[in-house]
Amino acid sequence: MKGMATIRDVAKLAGVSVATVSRVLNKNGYVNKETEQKVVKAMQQLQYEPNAVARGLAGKQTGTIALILPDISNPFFPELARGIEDAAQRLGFTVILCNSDDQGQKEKSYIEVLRKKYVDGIIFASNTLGQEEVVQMKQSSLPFVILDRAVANQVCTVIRCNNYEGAKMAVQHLLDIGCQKIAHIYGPQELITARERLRGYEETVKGFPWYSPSLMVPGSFRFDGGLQAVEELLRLHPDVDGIFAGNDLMALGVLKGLKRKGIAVPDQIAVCGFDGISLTEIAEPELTTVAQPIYEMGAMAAEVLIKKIKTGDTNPGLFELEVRLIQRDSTRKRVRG
Amino acid sequence: MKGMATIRDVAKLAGVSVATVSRVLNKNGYVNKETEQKVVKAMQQLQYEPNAVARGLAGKQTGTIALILPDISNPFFPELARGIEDAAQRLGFTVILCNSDDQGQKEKSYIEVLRKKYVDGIIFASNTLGQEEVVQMKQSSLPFVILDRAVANQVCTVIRCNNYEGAKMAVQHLLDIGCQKIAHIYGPQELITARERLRGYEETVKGFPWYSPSLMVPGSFRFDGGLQAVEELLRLHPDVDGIFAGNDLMALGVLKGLKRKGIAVPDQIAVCGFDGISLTEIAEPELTTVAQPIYEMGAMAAEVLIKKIKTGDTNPGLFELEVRLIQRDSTRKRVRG
DNA sequence: TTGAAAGCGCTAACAG
DNA sequence: CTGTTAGCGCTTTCAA
Repeated sequence: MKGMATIRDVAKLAGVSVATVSRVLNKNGYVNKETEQKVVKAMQQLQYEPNAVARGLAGKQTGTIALILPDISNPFFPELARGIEDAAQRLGFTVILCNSDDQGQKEKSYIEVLRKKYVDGIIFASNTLGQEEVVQMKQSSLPFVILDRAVANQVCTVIRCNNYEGAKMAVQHLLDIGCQKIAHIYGPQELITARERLRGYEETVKGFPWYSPSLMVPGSFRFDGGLQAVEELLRLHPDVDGIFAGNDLMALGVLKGLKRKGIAVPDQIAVCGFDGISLTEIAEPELTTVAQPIYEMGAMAAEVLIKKIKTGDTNPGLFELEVRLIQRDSTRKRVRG
Repeated sequence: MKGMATIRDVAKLAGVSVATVSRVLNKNGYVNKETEQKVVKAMQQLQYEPNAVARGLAGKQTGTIALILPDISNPFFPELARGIEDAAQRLGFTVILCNSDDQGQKEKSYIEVLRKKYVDGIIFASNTLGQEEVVQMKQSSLPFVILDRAVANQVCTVIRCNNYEGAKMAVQHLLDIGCQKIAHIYGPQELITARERLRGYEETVKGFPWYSPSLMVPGSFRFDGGLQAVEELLRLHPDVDGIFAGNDLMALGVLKGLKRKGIAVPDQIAVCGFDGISLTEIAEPELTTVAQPIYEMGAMAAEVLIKKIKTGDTNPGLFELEVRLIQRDSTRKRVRG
């Protein structure tokens, strides 16, 4: 922060006014080619770097967006965050990281801080955003997009995957490999993703004679949730031979639980997850999953948000990405095609 | 950003000058109790919120720190980031996330951007910070701390764990459970952590008759690195019965590699990792590891940095945290005590 | 204790 | 095409 040259220094050295310097800086307004050359040269000589804070104050744009997510430690989010940060960086933006732990209170307090800091927009990958907050956000004219969560009314811009179709793919896959009784461990029903996946499961299996509502047991979208849920599930239905877990983390918990019980995967029970986090490749056996393009979702969220920021576009929109089934050992039975 | 009240509005409503409002805002300078009351009341009435950008421009402090790390997708970093963000948030700071991919170029360009944005300080968890950059950083008077990486000269403030002792613990543990020939897969030797762990291994085993330099094989600190290294290792030394991997990710790769070869862990080969990332509990078998207090390291880094920012302290310092061995199934042999 | 006023560094009318 | 000037909202001397 020593003698950082200012726009005024540049102006003086180039023999022009600060306005002109500002113009070449922002490439707006008319400016003579020669004058521009002089200014550019002066900038180089002084190693001038525009002060982003001053710009922010004057122009109300800081080149900063915020990412509010529940917890960066949850393995789903780092890849998402990476996609966001990469895209943001590419477009000249910087990303502020906020962990909300899904507490509305924390989220609100973040929003307040972020607003004071003139962040240009917010990406919500957090769950708690309630109806009221959404309304408030919309009013505040602070651009935002919602990742992988939907709000009641379609008034927002949402980026997500087709969870319903993905769930159907998962269940169909289990049927295809010959499962005769498939259970589902579902996530928190406040989350649209969890609801959609549950719906996909139910729609696919409800015609079967073995179908029973008790085949759907609740989990928490966490490792422990899967571990516990599988216990309960096997108590109720010792004869299940296929489990579709609502997300990968729970599926990993399921694998662990089955391992402890000495149940072979996939031969006795096949397991399929959802999300496509990288842990699925590290797990043993490697986990079949319905993969979301997590990184791409993040990148798209950032791109969409930044476009909104730049254009002032305020319309809602839905960006839905495709999922794809990745078969691995957890559904690769030794006996059959 | 509608009619956000400004300090002037408050001043007017309270019937005082902006200077006075500023004083009560910052709790500095003298201000009459009664006057203060009036001001506070006016603030409340107007729901006044100070503008952080304006403050930044005027005071050169933005309440923002940056975290530069190689890649948030690497499972070691999310927990670290969480520790940092939590501490920062507690202390009223906001965190900018930067992925450098260990490319010096990216790192430099981030530093430049961050400086323009008046970030108050930087946490480096990245590897590439070269001697020159460090010198430059020191000159620029921008406070910074280095996490888990050390630079040649002890001129910086560094937060890290005792990697050397940790490595000795790991190897000693393998000896204790009866291993007769222990190998080490080491990480990139540019990293002090990797070097220290290698040193800890070597010092502990070099007195044994079975010791051989070829028992130390290089890995990359990534999953694949472990997977490949174990291949080579077993080619050279089919009779190893204990492997100390330089970090958990490589240890997981080792587990995978051994699984593919049909080698039983821990009965034929025991495996120990280093770091204590949460994946070690998800792995199968669960991985014994020398756990660093990752979250705490992050929190401490943020705290130390923010203290530097607030006090202007510019002295170097070394903060070393303790590691601890967590024994799990990957070193729990069935036959022996 | 308080206020006036000069910035912080840049943007954006508005004149020329 | 270019310069002047008034802010953006807050901090901080310097006087009073």
